[in-house]
Amino acid sequence: MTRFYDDMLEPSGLKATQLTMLGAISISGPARMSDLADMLALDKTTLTRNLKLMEAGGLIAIAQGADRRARIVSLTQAGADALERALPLWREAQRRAVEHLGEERWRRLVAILADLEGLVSGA
Amino acid sequence: MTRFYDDMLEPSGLKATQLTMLGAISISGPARMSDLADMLALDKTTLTRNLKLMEAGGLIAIAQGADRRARIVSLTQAGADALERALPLWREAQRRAVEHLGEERWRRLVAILADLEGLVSGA
DNA sequence: GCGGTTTAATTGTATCTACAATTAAATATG
DNA sequence: CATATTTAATTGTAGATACAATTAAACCGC
Repeated sequence: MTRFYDDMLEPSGLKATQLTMLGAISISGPARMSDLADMLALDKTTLTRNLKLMEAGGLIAIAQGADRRARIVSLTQAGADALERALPLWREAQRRAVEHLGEERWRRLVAILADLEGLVSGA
Repeated sequence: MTRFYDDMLEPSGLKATQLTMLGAISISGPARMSDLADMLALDKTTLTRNLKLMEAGGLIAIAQGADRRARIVSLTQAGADALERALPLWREAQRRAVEHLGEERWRRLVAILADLEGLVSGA
């Protein structure tokens, strides 16, 4: 799936992971790293590395919070622009994936995957 | 899912990826790298790296084929033993996952994921 | 308000993954 | 047969992922 989405997103210059992160930040607004990690179900160390790359690429800005341990991640203009450019490509990928599986099975897949998130923590 | 399976397999010393590869080799018998790559739907360069680690760990042996470009991968005794030890753990993980989702949804998931393999190549 | 504990993030280390380019061997073509 | 092409695997490079250990800051109990 990731390979497929990466291929489809290629013209935008974004990877699937990056789109996911930009999308999460866009939805939540400026957010602490740990909150993003929770939101995305990723280890916080993963976030540290990935966001560092995206910061280097100018897509996001990382600032100190009032709590000086925390880092507040926000979209840059370039990040917001990249997201805008990538979204139609993402929607097209989505459309093809749904088309491939059929609406019903797609909805089932999404539901099942969401359910599986409870497996590791709830074990 | 991988995290869950890794956790469950931990007592065996195998990672989910390694179990998958040992399993594939066990089923196919000694096989060329490219054939394993096809079987597992992994890039051949991924195989090269992973199998090198497993060779270092003594789980598999890599020999020259009659075609001297090819490498023939086979289980060592240690690899076969590790597989035997890990299989019950894998089955228990499987059991819990199926239990978590319910038989019906599990079967649907497997079918859908298999179907998705056609997405990237068939795009 | 000091000292222990918890919390937020980073660093060290390691595995998994794959694309592009390369090497080496086999095969096809003239 | 000699060269060109194709095929099998490896190497260079790079992203994504996470566990264990660390650092730094905040909080809490007395």
